[in-house]
Amino acid sequence: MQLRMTSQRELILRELKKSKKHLTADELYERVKKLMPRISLATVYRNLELLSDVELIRKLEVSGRQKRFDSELEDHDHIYCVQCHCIENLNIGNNTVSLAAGHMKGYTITGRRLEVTGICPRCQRKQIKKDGKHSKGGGTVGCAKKGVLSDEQKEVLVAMKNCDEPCASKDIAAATGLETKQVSCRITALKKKGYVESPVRCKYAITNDGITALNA
Amino acid sequence: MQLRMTSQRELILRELKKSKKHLTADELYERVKKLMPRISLATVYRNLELLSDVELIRKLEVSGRQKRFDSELEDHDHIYCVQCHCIENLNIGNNTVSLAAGHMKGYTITGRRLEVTGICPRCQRKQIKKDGKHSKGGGTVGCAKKGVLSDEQKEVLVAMKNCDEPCASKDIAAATGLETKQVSCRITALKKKGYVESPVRCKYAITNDGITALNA
DNA sequence: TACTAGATGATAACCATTCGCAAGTCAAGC
DNA sequence: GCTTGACTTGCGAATGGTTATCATCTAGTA
Ligand SMILES: [Mn+2]
Ligand SMILES: [Mn+2]
Ligand SMILES: [Zn+2]
Ligand SMILES: [Zn+2]
Repeated sequence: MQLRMTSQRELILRELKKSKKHLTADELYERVKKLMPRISLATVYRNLELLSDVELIRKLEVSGRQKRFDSELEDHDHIYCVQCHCIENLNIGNNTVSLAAGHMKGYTITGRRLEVTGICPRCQRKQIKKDGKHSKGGGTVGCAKKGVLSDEQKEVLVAMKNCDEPCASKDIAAATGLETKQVSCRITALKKKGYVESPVRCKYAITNDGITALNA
Repeated sequence: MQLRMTSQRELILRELKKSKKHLTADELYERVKKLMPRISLATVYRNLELLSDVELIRKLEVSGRQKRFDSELEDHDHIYCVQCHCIENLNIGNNTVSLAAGHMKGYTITGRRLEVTGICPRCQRKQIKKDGKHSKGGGTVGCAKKGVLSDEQKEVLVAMKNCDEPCASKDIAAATGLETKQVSCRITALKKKGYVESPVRCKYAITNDGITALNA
């Protein structure tokens, strides 16, 4: 089977080259759609796969993350930020990873991929700024969590908002008529989302983010 | 928040250690279920994630595949077979990939992942055997494709089976009352699955695999 | 010019993984 | 000892990126 260079295929390839970034299929889809409004996402996926099969582009895949595509064919590696998940090229020189192409444990080597992970300069700055203000705020720095509120969670959050000061789950239970266990469980979920904080053990208060989320 | 060593958690850790393999969450679930039948898959996922957070195990993210987990904590890399997708440990010595832990393009390095891919000895042997018998049979060596047949595909396949010799899509169209276009499209799909072959251009025949699939 | 392999758009299916909830468990504090 | 609630679990539904299917188009080729 041979590939035809269709207009969509060509456009996809051209736009990926033009961007010079490591785009995901849907990011590229958004760009391409502006120039060819009727193109379908499936076509973008299909062609990115096909184009990387014939090595006109390269596919970057990490388990559990979206695939990205790279129009740069020259051999190079990548560095990923563990916080914002941005990707940059990395040229460490192929002498550093010298895998004497050929055999290894009886394997015929077909390729290698080096992936360095770290915290990018941007995220480092963010971290410092955050630490300066208040040393709260766990892991998620650049990675905007979803933060959708279920009706059950809203119920608890509203009750908490009506408290003037930090309250125990028992108080929330009384206010809502729910069982304490349920309340406690929901608070845990809300805390993970950053909508609730615990100024002292067993006392909870709604955060500013929590109020924003309620209004949204 | 601190981790409690629950019985499920302990079992998951123990079974992973015992297997000495690089298991996926569901593979491990199957093993654990034998000893604790009521455990849930979500618990396995949850705990594998948690355990790797606290570095009691390691998470292996392989390009485009299911996550795997490794109880071996010592620093080592892995080699993957591109055909059967098996994984083996690889000790290349940490001098080979020397990333002068510290800074790189302004990043604070937190880790690195080296993925060496190749064809494992087993698959090499299979390949040779296969090539010896008949040089047919495309890519898929160890990776059993799904091969589910839709009713539409079955219709075409049955018609093709009733032909004594290779037939054109036009013949199938006549036999089934379908349009030639539809037939040709379905044949393409069937060919990709290995259920149809084309001895000569524009002539098709059902394969043995195709017959097996029909009976199944 | 007729034929059909290959491509497309639309949409459904897939499937590994995660989330939400209610109920359970157990260490810490009264 | 008893209460409390943070941490867990099982179940089941949801998620979301990716692929598959199918009818229809399109463009090489004979
Ligand atoms: Mn790149
Ligand atoms: Mn290992
Ligand atoms: Zn970053
Ligand atoms: Zn193999």
